[in-house]
Amino acid sequence: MPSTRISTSKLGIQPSSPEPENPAPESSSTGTAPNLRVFVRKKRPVKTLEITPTAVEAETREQKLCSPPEIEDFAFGKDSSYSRLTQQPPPNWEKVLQEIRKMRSSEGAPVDSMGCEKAGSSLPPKERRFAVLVSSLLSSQTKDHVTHGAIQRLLQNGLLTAEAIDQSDEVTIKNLLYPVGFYTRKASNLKKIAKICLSKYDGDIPGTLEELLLLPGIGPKMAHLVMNVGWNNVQGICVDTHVHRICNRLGWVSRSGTKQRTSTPEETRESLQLWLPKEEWVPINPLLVGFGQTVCTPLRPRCGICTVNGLCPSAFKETPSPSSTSKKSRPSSTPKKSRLNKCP
DNA sequence: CTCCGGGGGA
DNA sequence: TCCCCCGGAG
Repeated sequence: MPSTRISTSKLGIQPSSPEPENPAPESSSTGTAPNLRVFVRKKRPVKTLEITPTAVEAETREQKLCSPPEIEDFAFGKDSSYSRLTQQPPPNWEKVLQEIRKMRSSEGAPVDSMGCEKAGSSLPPKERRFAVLVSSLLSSQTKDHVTHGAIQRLLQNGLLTAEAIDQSDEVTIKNLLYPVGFYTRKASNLKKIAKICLSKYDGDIPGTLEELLLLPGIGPKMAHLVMNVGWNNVQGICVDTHVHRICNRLGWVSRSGTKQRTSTPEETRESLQLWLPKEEWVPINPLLVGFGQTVCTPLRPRCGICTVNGLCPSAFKETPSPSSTSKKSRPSSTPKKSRLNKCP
């Protein structure tokens, strides 16, 4: 399974253990359908909260923690929404997805495993979840191997638990995080997060999206990632800029009732969730991230080598040679507001 | 040099 | 909506 790797590889942790530990939040806000007018608009009741299938179910039993919650109650509410869609999927989406999978498997993309996924997977559930949270925090704007290195350093120093981080010096944390991107802010956020986890969650991490979002440095993208990987509870699609960009290029998402492209990742998430079958919610992220890094790049997408260029509404349309047109965007003499750096 | 990037604050 | 945080890549 080459392509089924959520960018959890970033986390250095596997979704592995089933852990029926999740409280099953009443997902009210998550995937609620916005107001779309063109298509059927059913009220979209409960979103199933289930533990990701696959191997998860396999060994899960011995967890005496709790009998598996009545998942069915959620999944089959009155509108067994699992495969019931609230909007018609775009034409050929399955073919497009399949082609992207092929492209992905042939060209190894960076998102693929770092072989570091065991880092946190061997930890006890609570520590593993905390590691997932910390990894998510660190991984943004940071290469996988760098994130992994930082996680390893924290681990080696016994600083991968809420208790330890809370007691540790922020400067120490900061130094261990370096050279992760935004390490100063992340160190600060980490301290705050540890304190919150300790005071409100007994050192564990929040169990719902809403509470996750209250943590400093955790926004929608990471919150969904943590729900998916940390709790094995798919509340929504983890949408980053790659997913956002590519879904718009493919014409897979739009502003409710219009043909306009979505303007934010959150808007993309809601639009995508209206039709994408739930079993694709998790794999879509690593798939498109990899595709976005190798083929459907932000600038000058390589439509020429893309096997779905016949099905993509945007194919060959965004190839404006940027630099050549000097007058177009902005005269280079007027750099917008270049960050005046620290060079006196 | 410019662009990229998640989250957060102005 | 922009800008900043901090690096890496082009």
